[in-house]
Amino acid sequence: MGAMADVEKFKKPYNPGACESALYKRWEESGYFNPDKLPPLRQGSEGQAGERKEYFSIVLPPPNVTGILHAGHAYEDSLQDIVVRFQRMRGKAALWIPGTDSAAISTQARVEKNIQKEEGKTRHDLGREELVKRVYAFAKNSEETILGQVRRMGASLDWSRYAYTLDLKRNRAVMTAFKRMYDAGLIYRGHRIVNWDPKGQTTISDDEIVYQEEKGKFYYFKYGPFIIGTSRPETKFGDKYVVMHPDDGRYAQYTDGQTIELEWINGPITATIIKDESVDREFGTGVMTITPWHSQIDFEIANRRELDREQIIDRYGKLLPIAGEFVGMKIADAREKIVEKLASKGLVEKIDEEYLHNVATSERTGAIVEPQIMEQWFIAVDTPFTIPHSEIPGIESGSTTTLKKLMMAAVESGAVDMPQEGFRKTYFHWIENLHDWCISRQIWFGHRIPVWYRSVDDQGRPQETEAYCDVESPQGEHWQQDPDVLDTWFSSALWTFSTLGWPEETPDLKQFHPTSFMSPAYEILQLWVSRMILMSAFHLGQVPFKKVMIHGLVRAKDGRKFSKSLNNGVDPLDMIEKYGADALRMGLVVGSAIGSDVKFDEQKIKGYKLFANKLWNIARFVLENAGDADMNILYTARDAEYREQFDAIAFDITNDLEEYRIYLAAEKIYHYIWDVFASSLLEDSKPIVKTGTLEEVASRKKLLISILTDSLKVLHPFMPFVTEEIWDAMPARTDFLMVERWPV
RNA sequence: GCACCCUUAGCUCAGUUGGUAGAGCACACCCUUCACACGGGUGGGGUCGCAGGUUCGAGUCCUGCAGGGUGCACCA
Repeated sequence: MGAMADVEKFKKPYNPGACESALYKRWEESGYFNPDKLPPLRQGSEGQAGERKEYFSIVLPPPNVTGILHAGHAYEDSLQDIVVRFQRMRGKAALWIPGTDSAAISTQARVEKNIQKEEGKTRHDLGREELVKRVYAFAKNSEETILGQVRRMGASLDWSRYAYTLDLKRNRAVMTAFKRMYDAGLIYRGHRIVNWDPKGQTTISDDEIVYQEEKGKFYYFKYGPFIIGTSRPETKFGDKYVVMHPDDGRYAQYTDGQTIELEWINGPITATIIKDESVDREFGTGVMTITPWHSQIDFEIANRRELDREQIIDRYGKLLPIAGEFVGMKIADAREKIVEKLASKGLVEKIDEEYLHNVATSERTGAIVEPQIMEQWFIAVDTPFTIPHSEIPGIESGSTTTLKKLMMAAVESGAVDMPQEGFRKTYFHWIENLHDWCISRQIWFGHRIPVWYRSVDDQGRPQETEAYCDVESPQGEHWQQDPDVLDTWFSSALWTFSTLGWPEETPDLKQFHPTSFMSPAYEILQLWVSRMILMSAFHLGQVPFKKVMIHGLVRAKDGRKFSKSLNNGVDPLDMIEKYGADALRMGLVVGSAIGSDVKFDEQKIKGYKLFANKLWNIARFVLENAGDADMNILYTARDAEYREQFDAIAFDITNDLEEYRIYLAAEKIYHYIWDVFASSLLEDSKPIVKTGTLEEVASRKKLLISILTDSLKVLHPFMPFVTEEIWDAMPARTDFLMVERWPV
């Protein structure tokens, strides 16, 4: 009767705080988070004993090294851990790779701010090397925080494979990726219009822009015989082209290329008339002047028509000498003064004070983005190239294709299964509108661009500027490396395979890539998901993951976003303290269809703490009354029915999990345990174990143990801690519940 | 402007391929001796946003409308 002693702990209510950390430690020490160290399969109710032949892998979307766990992570980690634990119990060699991201721009900005505050120095005072050292140290220092918090969620991550986006192996992968794309002609350097963040002093990608609706002024100026509309008078100095639609009847008297003399801000100028179909006849007066240096659309017209372009605003948001008397002024100061001057010359027609426009601001720094023509590095998404190897249906090895086509084919063919129709459409829509991706950033913290230049030869004799791209710096003298670093999403895009050892041909890469599953937030569908598809398609001819389930945001109960300014944040760790990680996981997952937003509801989490305690007491009853069950007897007809009922539900749950209907599966096992196991089976068992016949009692004892055993297994992926803690007391226990076989 | 999503009980949400509605919380009342008061039981409550259509049958498919949200583009 060994069971008697074990029952002691069940006499007190379940206390997650007392169990969870110790359990996690034991799991970690067992090595079972590492698929290489998983025990061989024992005979289950289904499947053969032996080696684990099927592989299953997920990479953790790497949280920011300097960040803390927020509700979104808690939700995302829960989903992934449920899937990984389920697949591990199904007998697969299951791998979940942990990692962190450097989040270069925001991390560097934070460290710079600290240095400014504490030492009154700028990054230029410190120098590149010193600053990078400081940022790196800061990142490393705060790494433990986020990793400890991920552990508290119960995440069964293989820590032996931990990766950091800036570690040596990942650097090697990034350099190699750059080199190969450069050699294929898909990475190029060019003068193009980019989004310049004057505050962060760096370019940012289109996806890092946040548009904010603002009420501002819209000005109408007399420009020779025309009235032109603008919201940005400060860019008008260089405007010597006036553009209208070729079919606009109002301006039929003017011809393309015709020049006119007119009085402008700083005196008389000669303007050239351009007819271009990109002009919207309905907007303003249907006439505009163009500023190619500071506007995407103007830049495109200028390119098409080979027009001159002049820079008006410098990198700090100040006016250049072309502005004459306004030189050196900031945009905000200059604007009104310029308008005043135009007014004094009688050139202001009218001003619309109620004009609504979307101001492009930098997501990270909040600065107003200033488009600029700059020499930057780009990835060409429409340039044809020959793909040496492809496993993507519809793309033959050795065929000519483009990165855009690869991204389309990966999802269209179903190689990346993106079952959510709406998100798939968003994805295609985004790719159709995709421009070349600007990958260079003018900050110091990050992967440096592996290109070197020199304009003299080894002997110091002048020569035409020579560029050299490779993983290692070139031999010879006088080389200088490009000062820019790569967009953080460049390295993130390699994540599924850089974490598996690429560019080396590692066994990990062979076994675990493509990864099996990815569950990102819809916020990063374009930023990350599509770029992972791009990179792994190009470099491996594979998709990065076979299945992607995009999840929603975790919001406050009133539906608003969690934000610092609203001060409505919820700390998941507080919830773990109060109710346990199991309860938090269930509270986030149950009843939240993947893809729609999740409302953070403390009452719901509390409810699952009560459920953990319910299960705890079920275990107590079963162990007290059936701990000595003989498992080699036959069920009575009535008990066989109970067993079949469980099997049917477990089968259903298994299907749900296979199809990633995690929220349904979680709810089903919850209801089974509470409404059937506890309310019906247990109540029904009370009289039987007391007054039943010998046969009835024996059968019922076996049933209770059997149902408890399998309920624990099925619930384990969702609530790993309480199930494992109860498992410790099970009479037949030989190993962790975590590596038991799934009962279907 | 283009696209996508949402609208189901007081609240937060499920409802997998069409077969006449579910959960949690909240609410009302009752119950503490033997798994659990971190409990048990009973109960009230929805013309599934509106209007059409397809179908033997629609919360579920189609069209239109209204409200809410999100993404993308434009903003000269």
